[in-house]
Amino acid sequence: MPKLDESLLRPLPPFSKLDEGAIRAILDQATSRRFDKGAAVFDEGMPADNFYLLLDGTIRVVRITAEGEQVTALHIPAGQLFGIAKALGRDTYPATAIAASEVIALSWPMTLWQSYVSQYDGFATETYKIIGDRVGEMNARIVEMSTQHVEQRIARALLRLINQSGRKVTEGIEIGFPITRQDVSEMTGTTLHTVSRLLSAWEKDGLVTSKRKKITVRDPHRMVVLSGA
Amino acid sequence: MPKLDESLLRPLPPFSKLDEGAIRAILDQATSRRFDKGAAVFDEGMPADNFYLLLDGTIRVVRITAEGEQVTALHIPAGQLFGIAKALGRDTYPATAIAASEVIALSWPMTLWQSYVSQYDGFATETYKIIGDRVGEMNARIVEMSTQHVEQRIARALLRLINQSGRKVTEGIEIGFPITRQDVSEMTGTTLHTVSRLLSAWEKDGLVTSKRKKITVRDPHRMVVLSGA
DNA sequence: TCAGAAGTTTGCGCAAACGCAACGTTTGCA
DNA sequence: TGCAAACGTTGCGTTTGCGCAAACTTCTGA
Repeated sequence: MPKLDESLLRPLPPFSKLDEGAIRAILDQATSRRFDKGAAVFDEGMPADNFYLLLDGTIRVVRITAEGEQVTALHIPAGQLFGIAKALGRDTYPATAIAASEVIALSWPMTLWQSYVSQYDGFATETYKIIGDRVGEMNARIVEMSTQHVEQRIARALLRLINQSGRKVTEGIEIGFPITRQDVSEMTGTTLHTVSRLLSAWEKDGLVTSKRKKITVRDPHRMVVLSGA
Repeated sequence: MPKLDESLLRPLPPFSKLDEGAIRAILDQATSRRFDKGAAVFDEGMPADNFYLLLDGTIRVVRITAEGEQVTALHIPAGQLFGIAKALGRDTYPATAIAASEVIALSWPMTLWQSYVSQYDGFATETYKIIGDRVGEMNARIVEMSTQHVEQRIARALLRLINQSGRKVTEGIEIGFPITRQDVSEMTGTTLHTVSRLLSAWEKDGLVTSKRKKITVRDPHRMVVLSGA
């Protein structure tokens, strides 16, 4: 296990209210792991025996339908806990977590969860805030899917991605990990064809630039307008 | 406040692990309230100063878009807690709760939440299981909306409703509270026209019977098939 | 009891988005 | 270096489900 600095965890929500000793103790029980792009950190339905903290990279949380189609439920940006099934009373992971880029994560055996929750005071509260945020996000997704057209949904998806893991570059803001049209279509409930067409149109319009597995939003403000406020 | 029997709460998840004294104590702090059909128990964005336990009736949890369209996020069946914003670190209600039928609910000031969680052991865990279930339901909704056609979505919505609050009658299973085509369309992200057409077709087919504000599924099994397993 | 509100049905035309198919381009690996 | 796999583009026909409109039925309350 590499040497880990507690200053790494200090600013992150679940630890923000803990003292140095507590963080040190938690950190000592963690294992650092690396996952290649495309690798599954855990699979839907498997026993939830670890929980994770994403140090670097992005995680794509997907569910697979009976027909084998993938649906992306959520993206997890660096700095967040994930795989915290126990917090919701689950014994198995409710979805599959895939590394959208190369990923570094800390992992703890799930058996420690209970003790962290009872031992460290802010831990539970801060965790449930994260879950609250995710519930809010999911709710927003449902509303979108119910009322918005494909164009607006894709615009929102891109905005959400640049909010979470956008990088400022000279031409605008680019999404911080490799992403295909297929990926975007799985986030928005469309087909890769529709996404491709739309991105082409937007590119002609100067709204975005896109290379293979890379999308850069040149005009975020116009994108917000397009997304329907 | 009417006289309440603790045998009322005993079998419900959040209380199932508590002893009689604890239940009695919690019950003594509750206020019983009645809401007319269509009344809002609380509104999105308002300070979350009470949480509720639904004793009788059904609650419809809705969000309203910027354009004024309603989207139904969830239905809450009798026996469940709702309005538990604090559990997710919120200070305001994230959605509006409307009585789908006449409703009886117990309410507690949100200030008691913290003390129940810390004082009674099973309370938190059981509550988070409920939230876990709801997250799972929302996830399923997102997957559906992404991959299924209107017909399958409506079939699923009806199945979900009869699972939660179905009543066996001679012709089949009927939904236990008044529900309009508009309501169904708001649950499935369609229009009342499409729902009406579909129900008419199904009725001709012998799959359902429907009167004004009432839907009865005659052949649940065929409905499951239609819903796409 | 009767007027109007609320809920439902149905027809028709149309647009959004899908499905299929074929072809172009980049990348990684043998 | 060259080939196969992965990724992306684009055209065309088709379908689903929406939008609008009009008429009908059931319920409610003055």
